[in-house]
Amino acid sequence: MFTLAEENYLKAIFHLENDYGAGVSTNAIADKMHTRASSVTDMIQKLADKKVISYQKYKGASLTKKGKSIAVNIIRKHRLWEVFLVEKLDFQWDEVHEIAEQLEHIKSDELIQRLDLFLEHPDFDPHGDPIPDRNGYIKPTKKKLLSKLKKNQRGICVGVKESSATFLQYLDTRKIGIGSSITVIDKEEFDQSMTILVSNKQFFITKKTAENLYLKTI
Amino acid sequence: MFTLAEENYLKAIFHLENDYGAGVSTNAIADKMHTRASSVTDMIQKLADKKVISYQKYKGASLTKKGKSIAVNIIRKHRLWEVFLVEKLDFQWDEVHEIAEQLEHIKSDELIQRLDLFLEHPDFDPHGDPIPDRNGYIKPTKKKLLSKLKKNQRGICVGVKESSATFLQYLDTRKIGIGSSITVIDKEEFDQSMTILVSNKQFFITKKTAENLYLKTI
DNA sequence: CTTAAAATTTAGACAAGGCTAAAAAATAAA
DNA sequence: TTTATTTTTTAGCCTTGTCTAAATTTTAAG
Repeated sequence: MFTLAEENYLKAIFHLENDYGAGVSTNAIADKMHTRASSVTDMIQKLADKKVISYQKYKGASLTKKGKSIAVNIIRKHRLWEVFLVEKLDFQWDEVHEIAEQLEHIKSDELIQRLDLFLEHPDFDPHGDPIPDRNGYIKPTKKKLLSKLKKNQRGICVGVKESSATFLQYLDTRKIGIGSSITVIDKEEFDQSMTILVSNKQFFITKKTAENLYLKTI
Repeated sequence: MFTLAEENYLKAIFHLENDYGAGVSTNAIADKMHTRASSVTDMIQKLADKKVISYQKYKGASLTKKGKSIAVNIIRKHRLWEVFLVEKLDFQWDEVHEIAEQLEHIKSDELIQRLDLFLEHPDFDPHGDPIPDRNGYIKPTKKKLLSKLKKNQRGICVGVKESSATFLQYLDTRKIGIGSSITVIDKEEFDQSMTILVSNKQFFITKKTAENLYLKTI
Protein backbone atom coordinates (compact mmCIF):
# COMPACT_ATOMS: atom_id res chain seq x y z
CA MET A 1 0.00 0.00 0.00
CA PHE A 2 1.17 3.52 -0.76
CA THR A 3 0.93 6.61 1.38
CA LEU A 4 -0.66 9.87 0.34
CA ALA A 5 2.76 11.44 -0.23
CA GLU A 6 3.97 8.49 -2.29
CA GLU A 7 0.85 8.60 -4.45
CA ASN A 8 1.32 12.29 -5.09
CA TYR A 9 4.93 11.83 -6.10
CA LEU A 10 3.99 9.05 -8.52
CA LYS A 11 1.31 11.22 -10.06
CA ALA A 12 3.71 14.15 -10.42
CA ILE A 13 6.38 11.99 -12.03
CA PHE A 14 3.80 10.57 -14.43
CA HIS A 15 2.72 14.01 -15.56
CA LEU A 16 6.29 15.26 -15.91
CA GLU A 17 7.30 12.22 -17.95
CA ASN A 18 4.23 12.75 -20.11
CA ASP A 19 4.99 16.41 -20.72
CA TYR A 20 8.76 16.38 -21.05
CA GLY A 21 9.77 12.78 -21.75
CA ALA A 22 11.28 10.06 -19.58
CA GLY A 23 13.92 10.67 -16.93
CA VAL A 24 12.48 13.31 -14.64
CA SER A 25 14.91 15.54 -12.77
CA THR A 26 14.89 16.01 -9.02
CA ASN A 27 14.33 19.74 -9.37
CA ALA A 28 11.41 19.31 -11.75
CA ILE A 29 9.70 17.11 -9.19
CA ALA A 30 10.51 19.52 -6.38
CA ASP A 31 8.94 22.35 -8.37
CA LYS A 32 5.77 20.44 -9.13
CA MET A 33 5.40 19.19 -5.56
CA HIS A 34 6.24 22.56 -3.98
CA THR A 35 8.94 20.93 -1.92
CA ARG A 36 12.74 20.92 -1.79
CA ALA A 37 15.17 18.93 -3.86
CA SER A 38 16.53 17.17 -0.79
CA SER A 39 13.06 15.96 0.15
CA VAL A 40 12.61 14.67 -3.39
CA THR A 41 15.88 12.76 -3.25
CA ASP A 42 14.73 11.01 -0.06
CA MET A 43 11.38 10.11 -1.56
CA ILE A 44 12.63 8.86 -4.92
CA GLN A 45 15.08 6.61 -3.13
CA LYS A 46 12.19 5.16 -1.19
CA LEU A 47 10.09 4.77 -4.33
CA ALA A 48 13.00 3.07 -6.08
CA ASP A 49 13.27 0.61 -3.16
CA LYS A 50 9.59 -0.13 -3.68
CA LYS A 51 10.21 -0.77 -7.39
CA VAL A 52 7.74 1.81 -8.63
CA ILE A 53 10.39 3.99 -10.21
CA SER A 54 13.80 3.28 -11.66
CA TYR A 55 16.44 5.67 -10.51
CA GLN A 56 20.20 6.14 -10.55
CA LYS A 57 21.88 8.86 -8.58
CA TYR A 58 22.12 12.14 -10.46
CA LYS A 59 20.27 10.62 -13.44
CA GLY A 60 16.62 11.36 -12.71
CA ALA A 61 13.63 9.06 -12.23
CA SER A 62 11.27 7.10 -14.48
CA LEU A 63 8.15 5.17 -13.54
CA THR A 64 8.29 1.40 -13.80
CA LYS A 65 5.35 -0.50 -15.21
CA LYS A 66 4.03 -0.92 -11.69
CA GLY A 67 4.54 2.74 -10.84
CA LYS A 68 2.83 3.87 -14.00
CA SER A 69 -0.16 1.68 -13.30
CA ILE A 70 -0.53 3.18 -9.84
CA ALA A 71 -0.23 6.71 -11.20
CA VAL A 72 -2.75 6.10 -13.95
CA ASN A 73 -5.21 4.67 -11.45
CA ILE A 74 -4.98 7.82 -9.35
CA ILE A 75 -5.53 9.94 -12.44
CA ARG A 76 -8.53 7.79 -13.35
CA LYS A 77 -10.01 8.41 -9.92
CA HIS A 78 -9.27 12.12 -10.08
CA ARG A 79 -11.00 12.55 -13.42
CA LEU A 80 -14.01 10.43 -12.54
CA TRP A 81 -14.56 12.44 -9.38
CA GLU A 82 -14.31 15.64 -11.43
CA VAL A 83 -17.07 14.39 -13.69
CA PHE A 84 -19.15 13.56 -10.63
CA LEU A 85 -18.65 17.01 -9.14
CA VAL A 86 -19.61 18.81 -12.35
CA GLU A 87 -22.33 16.51 -13.70
CA LYS A 88 -24.05 15.53 -10.46
CA LEU A 89 -23.26 18.26 -7.97
CA ASP A 90 -23.34 21.13 -10.49
CA PHE A 91 -19.93 22.53 -9.70
CA GLN A 92 -18.30 24.76 -12.30
CA TRP A 93 -15.45 23.10 -14.20
CA ASP A 94 -12.95 25.50 -12.60
CA GLU A 95 -13.96 24.65 -9.04
CA VAL A 96 -13.37 20.93 -8.94
CA HIS A 97 -9.64 20.39 -9.09
CA GLU A 98 -8.84 20.92 -5.41
CA ILE A 99 -11.62 18.66 -4.22
CA ALA A 100 -10.68 15.95 -6.71
CA GLU A 101 -7.10 16.15 -5.42
CA GLN A 102 -8.48 14.87 -2.14
CA LEU A 103 -11.00 12.40 -3.50
CA GLU A 104 -8.45 10.73 -5.78
CA HIS A 105 -6.81 9.13 -2.75
CA ILE A 106 -9.89 7.31 -1.46
CA LYS A 107 -9.05 3.63 -1.49
CA SER A 108 -11.76 1.31 -2.80
CA ASP A 109 -11.77 -0.36 -6.20
CA GLU A 110 -15.43 -1.20 -5.76
CA LEU A 111 -16.23 2.47 -5.20
CA ILE A 112 -14.54 3.57 -8.41
CA GLN A 113 -16.14 0.81 -10.41
CA ARG A 114 -19.57 1.83 -9.18
CA LEU A 115 -18.86 5.55 -9.62
CA ASP A 116 -17.79 4.89 -13.21
CA LEU A 117 -21.05 3.03 -13.81
CA PHE A 118 -23.11 5.73 -12.10
CA LEU A 119 -21.54 8.35 -14.38
CA GLU A 120 -22.16 6.08 -17.38
CA HIS A 121 -18.51 5.45 -18.20
CA PRO A 122 -17.47 8.96 -19.20
CA ASP A 123 -14.59 9.25 -21.67
CA PHE A 124 -13.43 12.75 -20.73
CA ASP A 125 -13.29 14.85 -17.60
CA PRO A 126 -14.70 18.38 -17.48
CA HIS A 127 -11.35 19.80 -18.64
CA GLY A 128 -11.42 17.58 -21.73
CA ASP A 129 -8.76 15.17 -20.47
CA PRO A 130 -9.34 11.50 -21.24
CA ILE A 131 -10.28 9.17 -18.38
CA PRO A 132 -8.10 6.04 -18.26
CA ASP A 133 -10.14 2.84 -18.37
CA ARG A 134 -10.05 0.17 -15.66
CA ASN A 135 -6.99 -1.42 -17.25
CA GLY A 136 -5.11 1.84 -17.38
CA TYR A 137 -5.59 2.38 -21.09
CA ILE A 138 -5.74 6.05 -22.04
CA LYS A 139 -7.39 6.92 -25.33
CA PRO A 140 -4.90 8.89 -27.39
CA THR A 141 -6.43 12.30 -27.85
CA LYS A 142 -6.06 14.22 -31.06
CA LYS A 143 -6.70 17.55 -29.47
CA LYS A 144 -5.04 20.59 -30.95
CA LEU A 145 -4.20 24.02 -29.57
CA LEU A 146 -6.45 26.77 -30.87
CA SER A 147 -3.26 28.60 -31.91
CA LYS A 148 -2.65 25.88 -34.53
CA LEU A 149 -5.92 26.59 -36.33
CA LYS A 150 -6.06 28.63 -39.50
CA LYS A 151 -8.63 31.23 -40.52
CA ASN A 152 -12.12 29.78 -40.97
CA GLN A 153 -11.28 26.52 -39.21
CA ARG A 154 -13.62 25.34 -36.49
CA GLY A 155 -13.35 23.08 -33.42
CA ILE A 156 -14.94 22.03 -30.15
CA CYS A 157 -13.28 23.12 -26.95
CA VAL A 158 -12.19 20.03 -25.04
CA GLY A 159 -9.81 21.48 -22.51
CA VAL A 160 -7.24 23.97 -21.38
CA LYS A 161 -3.49 23.75 -21.09
CA GLU A 162 -3.04 26.22 -18.27
CA SER A 163 -5.78 25.73 -15.69
CA SER A 164 -5.18 28.61 -13.29
CA ALA A 165 -8.31 30.00 -11.70
CA THR A 166 -7.76 33.40 -13.31
CA PHE A 167 -7.56 31.90 -16.80
CA LEU A 168 -10.62 29.74 -16.26
CA GLN A 169 -12.55 32.70 -14.95
CA TYR A 170 -11.49 34.76 -17.94
CA LEU A 171 -12.87 32.01 -20.19
CA ASP A 172 -16.12 32.06 -18.26
CA THR A 173 -16.60 35.76 -18.98
CA ARG A 174 -16.32 34.87 -22.67
CA LYS A 175 -18.70 31.95 -22.17
CA ILE A 176 -16.01 29.57 -23.37
CA GLY A 177 -16.21 26.15 -21.78
CA ILE A 178 -15.97 22.47 -22.55
CA GLY A 179 -18.14 21.77 -25.57
CA SER A 180 -18.07 25.34 -26.88
CA SER A 181 -17.84 25.54 -30.64
CA ILE A 182 -15.10 27.96 -31.67
CA THR A 183 -14.54 29.33 -35.19
CA VAL A 184 -11.48 31.34 -36.23
CA ILE A 185 -12.87 34.44 -37.98
CA ASP A 186 -9.54 36.12 -38.45
CA LYS A 187 -5.92 35.62 -37.52
CA GLU A 188 -3.20 38.29 -37.47
CA GLU A 189 0.10 36.98 -38.76
CA PHE A 190 2.31 39.49 -36.94
CA ASP A 191 1.21 38.79 -33.36
CA GLN A 192 -0.84 35.60 -33.77
CA SER A 193 -3.88 37.24 -32.23
CA MET A 194 -7.29 36.02 -33.38
CA THR A 195 -10.88 37.01 -33.72
CA ILE A 196 -13.06 34.04 -32.87
CA LEU A 197 -16.73 33.25 -32.89
CA VAL A 198 -18.23 31.61 -29.81
CA SER A 199 -21.98 31.05 -29.56
CA ASN A 200 -22.69 33.80 -32.10
CA LYS A 201 -20.47 36.38 -30.44
CA GLN A 202 -17.12 37.54 -31.71
CA PHE A 203 -14.15 37.95 -29.41
CA PHE A 204 -10.64 39.16 -29.82
CA ILE A 205 -8.04 36.90 -28.15
CA THR A 206 -4.28 37.06 -27.78
CA LYS A 207 -1.72 34.47 -28.80
CA LYS A 208 -1.38 33.49 -25.15
CA THR A 209 -5.05 32.58 -24.86
CA ALA A 210 -4.96 30.66 -28.15
CA GLU A 211 -1.97 28.68 -26.91
CA ASN A 212 -3.84 27.53 -23.83
CA LEU A 213 -7.09 26.29 -25.33
CA TYR A 214 -7.39 22.74 -26.65
CA LEU A 215 -9.89 22.01 -29.41
CA LYS A 216 -11.04 18.82 -31.02
CA THR A 217 -11.20 19.72 -34.68
CA ILE A 218 -14.06 18.35 -36.73
CA MET B 1 -7.14 23.07 10.64
CA PHE B 2 -7.14 19.59 12.07
CA THR B 3 -5.21 16.55 10.97
CA LEU B 4 -6.74 13.21 10.09
CA ALA B 5 -5.66 11.75 13.42
CA GLU B 6 -7.05 14.68 15.37
CA GLU B 7 -10.39 14.43 13.58
CA ASN B 8 -10.61 10.75 14.35
CA TYR B 9 -9.91 11.32 18.02
CA LEU B 10 -12.57 14.01 18.22
CA LYS B 11 -15.08 11.72 16.58
CA ALA B 12 -14.22 8.87 18.93
CA ILE B 13 -14.54 11.09 22.00
CA PHE B 14 -17.88 12.37 20.77
CA HIS B 15 -19.27 8.87 20.38
CA LEU B 16 -17.93 7.75 23.74
CA GLU B 17 -19.40 10.76 25.50
CA ASN B 18 -22.69 10.09 23.77
CA ASP B 19 -22.78 6.46 24.80
CA TYR B 20 -21.38 6.61 28.32
CA GLY B 21 -21.66 10.23 29.43
CA ALA B 22 -19.13 13.04 29.74
CA GLY B 23 -15.57 12.55 30.89
CA VAL B 24 -14.10 9.91 28.65
CA SER B 25 -11.26 7.79 30.01
CA THR B 26 -7.92 7.41 28.31
CA ASN B 27 -8.36 3.65 28.05
CA ALA B 28 -11.81 3.95 26.50
CA ILE B 29 -10.37 6.14 23.76
CA ALA B 30 -7.42 3.81 23.27
CA ASP B 31 -9.81 0.90 22.83
CA LYS B 32 -11.98 2.69 20.31
CA MET B 33 -8.98 3.98 18.34
CA HIS B 34 -7.10 0.66 18.46
CA THR B 35 -4.10 2.42 19.91
CA ARG B 36 -2.29 2.56 23.25
CA ALA B 37 -3.10 4.61 26.30
CA SER B 38 0.18 6.48 26.08
CA SER B 39 -0.58 7.59 22.54
CA VAL B 40 -3.96 8.80 23.72
CA THR B 41 -2.42 10.82 26.51
CA ASP B 42 -0.16 12.57 24.02
CA MET B 43 -3.02 13.34 21.70
CA ILE B 44 -5.51 14.57 24.28
CA GLN B 45 -2.87 16.92 25.61
CA LYS B 46 -2.48 18.31 22.14
CA LEU B 47 -6.23 18.58 21.66
CA ALA B 48 -6.54 20.33 25.02
CA ASP B 49 -3.91 22.85 23.88
CA LYS B 50 -6.06 23.49 20.83
CA LYS B 51 -9.11 24.07 23.07
CA VAL B 52 -11.24 21.38 21.46
CA ILE B 53 -11.38 19.25 24.58
CA SER B 54 -11.16 20.04 28.25
CA TYR B 55 -8.87 17.77 30.14
CA GLN B 56 -7.21 17.43 33.52
CA LYS B 57 -4.59 14.81 34.16
CA TYR B 58 -6.01 11.50 35.31
CA LYS B 59 -9.57 12.87 34.98
CA GLY B 60 -10.55 12.04 31.41
CA ALA B 61 -11.55 14.24 28.50
CA SER B 62 -14.68 16.10 27.36
CA LEU B 63 -15.31 17.93 24.13
CA THR B 64 -15.59 21.70 24.29
CA LYS B 65 -18.27 23.46 22.25
CA LYS B 66 -15.73 23.90 19.46
CA GLY B 67 -14.60 20.27 19.62
CA LYS B 68 -18.16 19.04 19.56
CA SER B 69 -18.96 21.13 16.53
CA ILE B 70 -15.98 19.68 14.66
CA ALA B 71 -16.93 16.14 15.62
CA VAL B 72 -20.55 16.60 14.61
CA ASN B 73 -19.49 17.98 11.26
CA ILE B 74 -17.39 14.90 10.59
CA ILE B 75 -20.30 12.69 11.56
CA ARG B 76 -22.56 14.70 9.25
CA LYS B 77 -20.16 14.10 6.39
CA HIS B 78 -19.81 10.42 7.20
CA ARG B 79 -23.55 9.84 7.20
CA LEU B 80 -24.21 11.86 4.07
CA TRP B 81 -21.57 9.90 2.20
CA GLU B 82 -23.15 6.67 3.43
CA VAL B 83 -26.47 7.75 1.98
CA PHE B 84 -24.74 8.55 -1.30
CA LEU B 85 -23.04 5.16 -1.42
CA VAL B 86 -26.26 3.25 -0.75
CA GLU B 87 -28.78 5.40 -2.63
CA LYS B 88 -26.72 6.38 -5.66
CA LEU B 89 -24.03 3.74 -6.03
CA ASP B 90 -26.20 0.82 -4.86
CA PHE B 91 -23.90 -0.41 -2.13
CA GLN B 92 -25.35 -2.62 0.58
CA TRP B 93 -25.79 -0.93 3.94
CA ASP B 94 -23.12 -3.16 5.49
CA GLU B 95 -20.48 -2.27 2.89
CA VAL B 96 -20.30 1.47 3.26
CA HIS B 97 -18.77 2.17 6.64
CA GLU B 98 -15.10 1.75 5.67
CA ILE B 99 -15.39 3.94 2.61
CA ALA B 100 -17.30 6.61 4.50
CA GLU B 101 -14.51 6.59 7.10
CA GLN B 102 -12.26 7.88 4.35
CA LEU B 103 -14.73 10.22 2.67
CA GLU B 104 -15.67 11.93 5.94
CA HIS B 105 -12.27 13.66 5.99
CA ILE B 106 -12.59 15.39 2.62
CA LYS B 107 -12.39 19.10 3.30
CA SER B 108 -14.88 21.27 1.42
CA ASP B 109 -17.97 22.84 2.91
CA GLU B 110 -19.29 23.57 -0.56
CA LEU B 111 -19.00 19.89 -1.45
CA ILE B 112 -21.04 18.78 1.54
CA GLN B 113 -23.67 21.42 0.99
CA ARG B 114 -24.10 20.28 -2.61
CA LEU B 115 -24.02 16.61 -1.69
CA ASP B 116 -26.75 17.22 0.88
CA LEU B 117 -28.86 18.94 -1.78
CA PHE B 118 -28.14 16.20 -4.33
CA LEU B 119 -29.35 13.59 -1.84
CA GLU B 120 -32.41 15.75 -1.07
CA HIS B 121 -31.49 16.50 2.53
CA PRO B 122 -31.78 13.03 4.01
CA ASP B 123 -32.65 12.78 7.71
CA PHE B 124 -31.15 9.38 8.41
CA ASP B 125 -28.21 7.35 7.16
CA PRO B 126 -28.60 3.75 5.97
CA HIS B 127 -28.04 2.48 9.51
CA GLY B 128 -30.90 4.59 10.81
CA ASP B 129 -28.70 7.16 12.50
CA PRO B 130 -29.79 10.78 12.23
CA ILE B 131 -27.77 13.13 10.02
CA PRO B 132 -26.80 16.35 11.83
CA ASP B 133 -27.94 19.47 9.98
CA ARG B 134 -25.59 22.19 8.76
CA ASN B 135 -25.67 23.88 12.15
CA GLY B 136 -24.81 20.68 13.97
CA TYR B 137 -28.31 20.04 15.24
CA ILE B 138 -29.08 16.36 15.65
CA LYS B 139 -32.73 15.36 15.73
CA PRO B 140 -33.28 13.53 19.01
CA THR B 141 -34.22 9.99 18.11
CA LYS B 142 -36.58 8.03 20.27
CA LYS B 143 -35.18 4.74 19.16
CA LYS B 144 -35.22 1.86 21.62
CA LEU B 145 -33.18 -1.31 21.88
CA LEU B 146 -35.12 -4.40 20.88
CA SER B 147 -34.13 -5.86 24.24
CA LYS B 148 -36.34 -3.25 25.94
CA LEU B 149 -39.49 -4.47 24.19
CA LYS B 150 -42.01 -6.71 25.92
CA LYS B 151 -43.89 -9.67 24.50
CA ASN B 152 -46.25 -8.70 21.65
CA GLN B 153 -44.69 -5.27 21.16
CA ARG B 154 -43.72 -4.23 17.67
CA GLY B 155 -41.26 -1.79 16.08
CA ILE B 156 -39.44 -0.76 12.94
CA CYS B 157 -35.75 -1.42 12.74
CA VAL B 158 -33.94 1.89 12.40
CA GLY B 159 -30.40 0.94 13.20
CA VAL B 160 -27.82 -1.14 14.97
CA LYS B 161 -25.65 -0.41 17.98
CA GLU B 162 -22.74 -2.64 17.09
CA SER B 163 -22.00 -2.33 13.39
CA SER B 164 -19.30 -4.94 12.86
CA ALA B 165 -19.39 -6.61 9.47
CA THR B 166 -20.06 -10.01 11.04
CA PHE B 167 -23.09 -8.71 12.92
CA LEU B 168 -24.48 -6.94 9.86
CA GLN B 169 -24.01 -10.05 7.78
CA TYR B 170 -25.75 -12.13 10.41
CA LEU B 171 -28.69 -9.73 10.21
CA ASP B 172 -28.75 -10.08 6.43
CA THR B 173 -29.15 -13.86 6.69
CA ARG B 174 -32.26 -13.15 8.80
CA LYS B 175 -33.40 -10.51 6.30
CA ILE B 176 -33.30 -7.92 9.04
CA GLY B 177 -32.49 -4.45 7.75
CA ILE B 178 -33.46 -0.82 8.06
CA GLY B 179 -37.22 -0.60 7.78
CA SER B 180 -37.87 -4.19 8.82
CA SER B 181 -40.92 -4.62 11.02
CA ILE B 182 -40.11 -6.73 14.08
CA THR B 183 -42.62 -8.22 16.51
CA VAL B 184 -41.70 -9.87 19.80
CA ILE B 185 -43.51 -13.24 19.79
CA ASP B 186 -42.00 -14.49 23.00
CA LYS B 187 -39.41 -13.45 25.54
CA GLU B 188 -37.66 -15.74 28.03
CA GLU B 189 -37.22 -14.12 31.42
CA PHE B 190 -34.24 -16.19 32.52
CA ASP B 191 -31.84 -15.41 29.64
CA GLN B 192 -33.63 -12.56 27.86
CA SER B 193 -33.69 -14.47 24.58
CA MET B 194 -36.55 -13.79 22.22
CA THR B 195 -38.59 -15.26 19.43
CA ILE B 196 -39.32 -12.53 16.91
CA LEU B 197 -41.34 -12.24 13.75
CA VAL B 198 -39.70 -10.63 10.74
CA SER B 199 -41.49 -10.52 7.39
CA ASN B 200 -43.67 -13.49 8.33
CA LYS B 201 -40.82 -15.65 9.54
CA GLN B 202 -40.02 -16.47 13.14
CA PHE B 203 -36.48 -16.32 14.47
CA PHE B 204 -34.87 -17.10 17.76
CA ILE B 205 -32.40 -14.43 18.89
CA THR B 206 -30.15 -14.08 21.91
CA LYS B 207 -30.00 -11.24 24.40
CA LYS B 208 -26.85 -10.02 22.69
CA THR B 209 -28.60 -9.59 19.37
CA ALA B 210 -31.57 -7.87 20.99
CA GLU B 211 -29.22 -5.45 22.72
CA ASN B 212 -27.71 -4.37 19.42
CA LEU B 213 -30.81 -3.66 17.37
CA TYR B 214 -32.53 -0.28 17.54
CA LEU B 215 -36.23 -0.05 16.82
CA LYS B 216 -38.56 2.87 16.48
CA THR B 217 -41.65 1.71 18.31
CA ILE B 218 -45.04 2.56 16.90
C1' DC C 1 -6.30 2.73 56.41
C1' DT C 2 -2.87 0.60 54.26
C1' DT C 3 -1.65 -2.24 50.34
C1' DA C 4 -2.49 -4.29 45.82
C1' DA C 5 -4.23 -3.56 41.31
C1' DA C 6 -5.60 -0.83 37.62
C1' DA C 7 -5.36 3.34 35.04
C1' DT C 8 -2.70 7.08 33.47
C1' DT C 9 1.26 9.67 32.44
C1' DT C 10 6.22 10.30 31.42
C1' DA C 11 10.48 9.16 29.17
C1' DG C 12 12.73 7.71 25.39
C1' DA C 13 12.64 5.62 20.73
C1' DC C 14 11.15 5.18 15.92
C1' DA C 15 9.22 5.89 11.03
C1' DA C 16 7.42 9.18 7.73
C1' DG C 17 8.10 13.26 5.49
C1' DG C 18 9.71 17.52 5.56
C1' DC C 19 13.63 21.31 6.15
C1' DT C 20 18.54 23.77 6.00
C1' DA C 21 23.26 23.76 5.20
C1' DA C 22 27.13 21.65 3.39
C1' DA C 23 29.37 18.32 0.28
C1' DA C 24 29.75 16.13 -4.09
C1' DA C 25 28.75 15.49 -8.91
C1' DA C 26 27.50 17.16 -13.36
C1' DT C 27 27.29 20.81 -16.57
C1' DA C 28 28.51 25.22 -18.57
C1' DA C 29 31.76 28.88 -19.32
C1' DA C 30 36.04 30.96 -19.90
C1' DT D 1 40.67 22.02 -19.70
C1' DT D 2 40.33 24.21 -15.78
C1' DT D 3 37.07 27.01 -13.21
C1' DA D 4 32.48 28.49 -12.04
C1' DT D 5 27.75 27.42 -11.65
C1' DT D 6 23.97 24.54 -11.20
C1' DT D 7 22.04 20.27 -9.73
C1' DT D 8 21.80 16.60 -6.70
C1' DT D 9 22.87 14.23 -2.65
C1' DT D 10 24.16 13.73 2.19
C1' DA D 11 24.05 14.92 7.00
C1' DG D 12 21.66 16.39 10.68
C1' DC D 13 17.52 18.25 12.66
C1' DC D 14 12.28 18.89 13.30
C1' DT D 15 7.24 17.50 13.82
C1' DT D 16 3.51 14.17 13.95
C1' DG D 17 1.81 10.18 15.64
C1' DT D 18 2.93 5.97 17.22
C1' DC D 19 5.21 2.48 20.45
C1' DT D 20 7.38 0.09 24.95
C1' DA D 21 8.86 0.35 29.50
C1' DA D 22 8.95 2.65 33.68
C1' DA D 23 7.00 5.85 36.96
C1' DT D 24 3.09 7.83 39.07
C1' DT D 25 -1.66 8.46 40.47
C1' DT D 26 -6.11 6.70 41.41
C1' DT D 27 -9.12 3.16 42.80
C1' DA D 28 -10.27 -1.13 44.92
C1' DA D 29 -9.55 -4.69 48.37
C1' DG D 30 -8.43 -6.52 52.49
